[in-house]
Order: sequence, then C-alpha cells, then structure tokens
Amino acid sequence: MSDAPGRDFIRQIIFEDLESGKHDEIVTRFPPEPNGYLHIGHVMSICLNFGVGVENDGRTFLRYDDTNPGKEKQEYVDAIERDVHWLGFDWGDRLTHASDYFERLYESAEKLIELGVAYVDDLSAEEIREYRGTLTEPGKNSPYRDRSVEENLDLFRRMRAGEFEDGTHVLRAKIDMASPNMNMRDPTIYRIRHLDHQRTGDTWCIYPMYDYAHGLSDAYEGITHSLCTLEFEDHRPLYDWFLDQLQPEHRPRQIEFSRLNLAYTITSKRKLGLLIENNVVSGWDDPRMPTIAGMRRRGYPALALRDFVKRAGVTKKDKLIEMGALENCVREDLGDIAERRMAVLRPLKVVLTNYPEGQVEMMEAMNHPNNPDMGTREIPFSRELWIEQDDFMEEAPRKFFRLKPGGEVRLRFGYIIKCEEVVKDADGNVTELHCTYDPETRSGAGSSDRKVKGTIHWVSAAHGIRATVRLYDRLFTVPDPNGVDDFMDILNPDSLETVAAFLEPTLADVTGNDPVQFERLGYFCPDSKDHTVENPVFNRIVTLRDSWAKIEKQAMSGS
RNA sequence: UGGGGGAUCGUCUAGUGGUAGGACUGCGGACUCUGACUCCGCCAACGGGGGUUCGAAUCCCUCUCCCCCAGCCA
Repeated sequence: MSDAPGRDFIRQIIFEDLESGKHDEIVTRFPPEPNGYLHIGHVMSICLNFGVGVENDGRTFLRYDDTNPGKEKQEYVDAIERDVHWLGFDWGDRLTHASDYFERLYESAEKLIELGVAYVDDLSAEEIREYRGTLTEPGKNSPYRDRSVEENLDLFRRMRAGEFEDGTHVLRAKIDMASPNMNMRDPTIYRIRHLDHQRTGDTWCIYPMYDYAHGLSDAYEGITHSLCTLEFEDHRPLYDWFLDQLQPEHRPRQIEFSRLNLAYTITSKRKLGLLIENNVVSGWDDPRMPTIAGMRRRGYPALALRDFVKRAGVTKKDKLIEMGALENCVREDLGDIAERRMAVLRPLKVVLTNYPEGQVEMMEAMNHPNNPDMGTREIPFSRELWIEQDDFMEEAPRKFFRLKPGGEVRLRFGYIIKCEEVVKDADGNVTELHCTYDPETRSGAGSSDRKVKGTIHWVSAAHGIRATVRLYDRLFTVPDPNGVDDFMDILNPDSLETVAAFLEPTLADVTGNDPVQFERLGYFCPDSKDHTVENPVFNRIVTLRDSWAKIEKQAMSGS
C-alpha cells in the first residue's frame, strides 16, 4: 500500500487518527435497515466500512438499524447477510442490532430527562409539524416543553408501560426551536408504536428514532468512524449533541460521503419495491434489478462489483456513473475466468452440401484463447449446422466480414465454408443456406493455410441443446430515473428479451451458475432459479464489446 | 430571501502555490480462427469574473449553478 494518491479523504482522516494516536484500533460498522434488499449503493458502503476495517486490522460490525418495527422483516435480514458474505466480507461475531440496545437506550433517555434536556410532548404529529416552522421561519416552543423532570419521567415511564395510544405522546430533545438546522428543532427521540418487533416481540411499545439510536449504538460498540451518506450531514450536530449530553465512554465521529448512483437505474428501496408490485420485474433478485441479489443472479462477479466501487472512489461529490463503467469491470473480471463456449441465439440453418451425410467429426476447441491451462473440449461437427442470423447478409456492405452469397467464412474450430445458395420461403425470407466446405481447412490440422477475413460461431443442428436465453437491458430509458416521480412512464419496454437458442453439447449438464462466454456474443450464466438440465435457462450477464455494431450504427446515421 | 454540502475531460477520479495525471467512454490504428482480448496512438477538463503572487485547480473576494433538510422514516 502506497500513500497519498489512492487514499480517499476518509481513509486519509483515519490514517491521521492512527498516526496521531487518537485511535489505536479502527472500528466501523455497516448499518442497514432490514426493510428491503441491498443494492449497488450499499455495495459502496459495505466495501468502504469493511474495507477500512480490513485495511487497518480493525473491526467492522454488521448492525441492523431495526428501530422501526412494521417496516422491517426477517426475509430482509437473511438477504442482507447472504449479500454481504457473497461480496466477500465477514463480520465475525460482530452481528448486532440497534434493538440489542433498547434497554440501554431507554435508560439513557431517562437520563436526558433528568438532565432537563428531554421532555414528553402531547402535541399531535400534525401540531408538531406546525410548531416546527419552515426552512425560513423559526419554530415555536411546544406548550409542554417546560414540564418538570418528575412529570416527564412519569409520563415517559407510562409511555413505556403502554398506557398511551400510538401518536399521543413523544419524547423530544429540548434543543432549539429556532435553530436554522431543522434537525435541531426539538427532534423526536421516542415514539409510541404498539407493534411487535421482529426481534423483541411485544417487549416494547416505544421505539427510539434513528438519530438517537444510531449515535449511541455507535458509541456502545466503540465505533471510531461512523461513515454514512451525505444526506445525514446536517444530522451530525444532533449526532454530536446526544454524545455531548450523555458522555458515553467512546466517542464516535460521523463522516459523510456521497452516494453512488448508476445511470439508468434507481436505488430507492420503495421504488424498487413498486417495480416488483407492478410486475415490472419478477422480484428483488430479478437479474435486471440493481440489488446485490439481482446482480448476483445476473452473473456479475462479486469481485467486479468491488472493483467498480473502488474505481468510483469515495468523495463528497454527487455521482451518476455510466453503466459502461460497471460493465467494463464485469467484462474485465469475466474475460480471464470464463471458459468459452459456442451458442447460437437466433438460429439460421446451414447445410454443407458436400459434407457426407451422417458423418460427425469432433473438433477440438480451446476453453480460453489466452490461457491454454484452461484446456480444450471437443465439439461435434456435422452436415447441418446453426449459425447466427446476424452472420449472414444477402446484400452485405463492403466491411461485412461474415457470410454472404458466394462468400467465404471460417467456422470457428471448424472449416472454411462458402455460401452457394440462399433458400427462401414463399415470402422471400431466408430459411436456409446451402454451403460447401473446404476439407483442406480443418481447424488446427488443416493442410491449407488459407485465410479468410471472418470467423463465425456455430452449433451442430443434430447435437445442439435447446435452451432459453434471457437478454437483459437497462430498466429505464432516461439516465437519471431517480429524479422522475412517475417512473412507470420511463420504463424500457425491451429490458428483457427471451430467445430460443441452441447450445454446444458441452453445455448440456451444467448445474452451477458459473459464468461462461458464448463466443462473439457475451458472458452468460445459468439462471440460479430457473435453470435445469432438462430446461436450460441462461442469463446474459453482459455483451462483448462490439465494434461491428458501432460500424453499423455509424453507417445508419451516416446515410 | 434559513441552514448544510458540492463544482477538474462526456463519466468517475488524482492534484493541497511550480509541466493538470489516471480510469471508463469516444475516435484512429496494429494484431486476430471471437469485429473479443491485447497493444499503440488521438480527442477531451480546472463553473464565471476579479485579486494576491515570478508563478494559482490550489490562497483571497465575488457571482453562478447543482444536491440535501420542514417524518412520530432510515
């Protein structure tokens, strides 16, 4: 690890705190609320918090911020643990919950009352809002603000005892109703919720608010650096205020960084939930979702995700990162590790008229062009083959290196073939190509060193495996859907395309969901939910870079 | 017309008074039994205006733009 460049502003602060002796151990925490699935934005936070811990031989807690029963579910708790582990991080025995501290938090709240800096308010939610004032006008004090310590204590204990209905009382911090910072205008500390909590059951009917519970939980765990996103910046004075009042043994410091936004995607848990409710996607782990579960199912490697957020960096500037940056990381990782296979997504029949009927040759194919250690496999070659519809053009432009009438092309790991005849149906659609092959040009062993410009992939018609392949695209049509209220209007109708494909036979019995490259097409993996040996279902993780597509695009816009 | 933050190539990011660098994208080329990979090259930025200084992205003044905050959500 070298210094200065490469160290973001948070790591710089931590470095200095270690240098100066302010801390001799770094303790961080990743504190999700279990009210939804983790998404790409959380990957950033996870990598930062756990990364900083690992880099400094420190400790990192996975702490559930479960202070709001009703919104939180065990399903989400389980998903979060799975996702963090999958990303490659481990919290050891440091799995905690804000709810672990409910008793301590309660006691501290009584202490705030005794200190005279907290009071029970009888105002309704609506009245509190009215009393709060606006961004430009100060608020005014609640008529209940000056109750005695005894009265407050009595009321608060009765709140806990369940004597009051939801919404009738809250405990508030007594700070400053005229503060220019809205968070300091006597924020609520406890509210009444006669609701079972997923962990504490019916033990409590009052629950602490985030601002109160969070800083103290940090303190209880000895967190040194409490890293959160920018929108909590003006909560920091309140975070510090609680610590000032209660003087816990450890004093954590909150530092804020900017969220990571990905172009053409949303990360609001609420909106993601709506996509599911409206059946736009199949669930939290739909491969189009920006959730960790979705990206995992899509086939994005954990390493690629980690690399991506590392490259995005930690700053305080709003980010809207291009999709291409993520895709680049995915390709970069997969390029080295994914074995190559052949598959035809949109089949067109080719008949080799001079190839003996019934003959089958086994062709040797490299599993990876740049890494012989990954071995070879054998693929059957026969008289009738599938090739990609896109690999044939009847009237081809000059730069088209694939098959055209009278033209030649190499079949990858096979022979050079020549297109002799185009067979069409009554409507003029091309249904079949009659070609001849050159026996001297067998891959590897060929006696001819003849070269042709194009090489295309293929699958033997008699041996190909039928499979469903799902092709994914962005979910939205605009770069920043976060800003759009009715996001149903900007959905990409083509975010999922399903095709019936033919796969080379070596793909017949894959069971895991290891990624492979379908040569010339992209990276694919068996779908973790729907794939079976009987009914193979593959997801396209990401396409390959396609410079031909660019040429085509230019030609289209140019003419 | 309150408060808190932020502005560097299209995108992300380095830089802390001394040649504005990297990554992604884009463009051009080499190579190629994947139009992939790899390699080479190119385009491209300090929000505006003043000031201090031999010298400013960096310091000062000023303006502009963007984001966040009025939950008994986190």
